[in-house]
This record gives sequence, structure tokens and C-alpha cells, in this order.
Amino acid sequence: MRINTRFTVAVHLMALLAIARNKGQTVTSDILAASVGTNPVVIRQMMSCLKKAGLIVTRNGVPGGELTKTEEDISLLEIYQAVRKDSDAPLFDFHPNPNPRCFVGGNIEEAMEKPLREAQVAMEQTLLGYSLKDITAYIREKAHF
Amino acid sequence: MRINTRFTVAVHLMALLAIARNKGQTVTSDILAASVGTNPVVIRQMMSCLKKAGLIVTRNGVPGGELTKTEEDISLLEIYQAVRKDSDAPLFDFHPNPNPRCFVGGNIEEAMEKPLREAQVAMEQTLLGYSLKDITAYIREKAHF
DNA sequence: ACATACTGTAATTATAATGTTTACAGGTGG
DNA sequence: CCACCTGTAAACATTATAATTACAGTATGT
Repeated sequence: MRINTRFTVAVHLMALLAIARNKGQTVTSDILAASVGTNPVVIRQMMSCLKKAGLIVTRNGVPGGELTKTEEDISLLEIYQAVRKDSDAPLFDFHPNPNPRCFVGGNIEEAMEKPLREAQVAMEQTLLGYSLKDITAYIREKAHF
Repeated sequence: MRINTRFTVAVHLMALLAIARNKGQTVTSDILAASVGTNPVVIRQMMSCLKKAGLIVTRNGVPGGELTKTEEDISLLEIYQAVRKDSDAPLFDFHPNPNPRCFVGGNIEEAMEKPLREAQVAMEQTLLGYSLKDITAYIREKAHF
């Protein structure tokens, strides 16, 4: 019933990369892993997703990573989409084998298609309305720098 | 990354109960299970949730169940809330053990709180805008009755 | 050129979430 | 009282998710 942690971890990473860059520091996957509380390999996999989505650039063998855009220009939606497993799969699921000969079982999926799609879009549009800057600004204020 | 199937199954049940009632038929948990493609016990558990939420009434030993309201007056949100496992738990998850001594790890949760809550609300408000009637109307038209 | 430190990725293992089934104690109504 | 149903707990199976191991490849400083 819940969306997995990949999205919030990805935002965590992006925020850390952004703030570290401003401070002239480079953060290795080990440092990032220590901040998130997971294994460095998990971080590198996620960085790979973010890289494929064009949000960061990294170089093999070189520690750290660089945002490709300003913090204002990276929406939370982009980060969300970047690390979704099946990026095309809808948010809501149906039971895999309803009886197609039942008038409900045979039509429930298309009957619900519109509301479910709209619900997903509404959620995503909200994420589109926030940028990485909104997150880092909050953190910078809290941490006094 | 996906919401489980309980919600769509619950709507399936409610639609079937509504339509069966109009046709003067009673549907046992066996019949409902056959339509959904699962085990009767799964249906009865879900009926129990819907009953606790006040959406239907059932009687032990008596087959079927009755909606407590008209189809127009039951929103998809009510059904969604009724069958959520941890009905209070937020939609999005955080990694369980970020480093609290890191300025990002220690603040990421509250930094993201507002956008995540708003995203969830936007999704839920969309479901609130649809009723069970919207679903049954579609099915009735498709099935020509 | 070499040692050290890092990234990138595949493959394995562990853990948690989810869904299914069995079992049985009730209630109901003919 | 009997056949049929609901209500629940508990055991089991399956799948999704996260963590770890392993190792090949790249970069940089000396």
C-alpha cells in the first residue's frame, strides 16, 4: 500500500550532491551511503538511474557527481520518474485474473481507468510543482549555512 | 512502487454488490471470489474492512451484503481508505535509518514532508471526486442493462 | 608504471510485503 | 437438524524489495 523508499532516497542524494558542490566538497558513494544508512552499491545503482535520466553526470573512477541543471530546474517529479522501477507501470494495480465472463470482472479495469489515471496525474503534478531547491533551501536553513 | 490490488478489488466487490442488488440477486463470497479470481476468504476479509468502515452491512451466516448508502453517495476515496492496511501511514516511505548527524540525513524527512503530503492529498481528492455510481454506470452501459 | 581509491554492474542472498489457503467456530433458515 | 453460509485466526506460498558480495574497469597522485 506504500510507495517504496527509492524516491525519497534519490532526493536525499540529489540534495547532498547539490549542497556538497556549493561547499566545494566531493561525496563518494561511501559517504552518501553513510548518510542514507545503506550500502554504497545501492547508492551507485540509484546514481546510475539518475544519470540515465540526465539529472546528473558521473565519471567512472571519479568520486562524486554533478547536477546537470540548477536546483531550481530539477523538479521532484523528474527525480521520482528517474528511479521508478517500471517507469511506465501505473500506480494502481488490478488483480491479475478477474473472470472475463462476469459483467463486472470483464469491465472493471476500463471502468476504473479514468479515475485512477487522474489520481496518479494529480499526484505527479504536485511533485512537478516542487523543485530540489525547495528541499535544499529548507535543509540549508535548518543547518545554518 | 505500486499500490496493492486491495483497492481495485474492493471497488470490484462494491460494484458487484450494487448491481446484484438492483437485479434482486444475492452474491455469496464464493461467487464474488470467482468474479475477482481469488479465494473466498480474501473476499470475506475485505468485506470485513468495508463493514468496519460502514460502507456495507452483512450478517453472519447470511449470504451477500447490502450497501448502506446509494451508489452516488459512496466515493472511491471511502473505499480506498476502508481497505488500506495501515490507514494512517503515509503513501511515501523513507529509508529507515538515515544518519541524524548528517545535515541532510537529519533533515530530509521534514524537508520533504509538505510536498509528499500534498501529493498524497491531491491523489486522494481525485478519488473523492468519483463515486461508485461512476463505475457501475460504465459497467451497466457496457453490459447493456 | 604502479598503487590506491573509486565507479559500474551483475549476481547472490536476505528480508519484508503481499496474497493464498487451510481449518474451524460460529450463525441462518428451510 | 442439516446444508450452507459468514467470520477469523493461523499457516503457508509467492513476490517485491533491499542488502551484500564480487569483480572488472577507470582515474589520479606519486
